[in-house]
Amino acid sequence: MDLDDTDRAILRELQRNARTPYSEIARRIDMSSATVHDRVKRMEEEGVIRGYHADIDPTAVDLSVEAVIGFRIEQGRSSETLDRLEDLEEVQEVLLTTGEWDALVQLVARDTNALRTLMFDRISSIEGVERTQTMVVLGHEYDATELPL
Amino acid sequence: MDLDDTDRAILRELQRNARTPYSEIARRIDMSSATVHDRVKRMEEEGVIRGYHADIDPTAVDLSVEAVIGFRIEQGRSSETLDRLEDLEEVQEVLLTTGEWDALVQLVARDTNALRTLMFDRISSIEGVERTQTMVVLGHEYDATELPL
DNA sequence: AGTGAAAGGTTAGACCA
DNA sequence: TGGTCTAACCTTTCACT
Repeated sequence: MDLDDTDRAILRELQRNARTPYSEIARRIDMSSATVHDRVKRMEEEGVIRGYHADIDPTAVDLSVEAVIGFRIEQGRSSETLDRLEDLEEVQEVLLTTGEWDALVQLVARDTNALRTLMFDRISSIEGVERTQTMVVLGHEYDATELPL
Repeated sequence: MDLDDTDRAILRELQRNARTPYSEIARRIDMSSATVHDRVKRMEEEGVIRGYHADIDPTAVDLSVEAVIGFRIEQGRSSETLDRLEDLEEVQEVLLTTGEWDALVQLVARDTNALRTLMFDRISSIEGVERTQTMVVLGHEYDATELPL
């Protein structure tokens, strides 16, 4: 599962544009496309490449509100409580963190009204939540689409 | 720029797997591949589809530490200050938020030592930062790869 | 807006060095 | 590992609906 420079070069191309043909990647890194193909398959099997996803503008699909919610969760119930959160389709990411919050949850919603319903009806009824703080996202100042390789 | 059900069906497929052949998508949604092609191109041009990215496991590329840092920034200097943050290649996302922090910054680092250097040498020297709080990410409890369409 | 067909390009698998 | 070959498949364009 150790990656060499060729592997990293392939990953760089697929991070930039996951639909780049292997033949094109092969040209750029000066290898045969069979080699690119083999290495991609290997990295997929090893779990280095977890998938390929289209990056969709949320506002284009009527998801214009975003928020990050900090959660303080009662001792010893974090797994049940977090499971409830993951069930919500609006939830995009649940991070376990050190510091002020036990978990940071990033989510999207149709509008502020939908966010309100989500917070007051569907999240507030989850057991084991001690305290939350909602930070509404005013904008994405920067979004990396690639890890530094 | 209004999307119909066919557009959304295509987006769903490309979110799940951005390398799915158009011909395969066409089969699934019962349209010709020429139609899928036309619609994908249209959505790319409209900015609905922002790109296609390989999802790489950070630990596989020696990025084993992750953190979210909350920033309180001095009045009227946010743009210069945020620009400095975006210059750091470890920074993955900069969100402007309401509430306790002006910005939440998500970043990756090789190890805790690299995180320390990043925080104490490269971030602490940025002007306009009033206060920060670092939340180290202990794990990803959940990562959505798709928006709810 | 959607289709079928055709040319050209790409992929995946077997096999070789 | 990396490369070559090849059949099957995919993409893209275009004339037509």
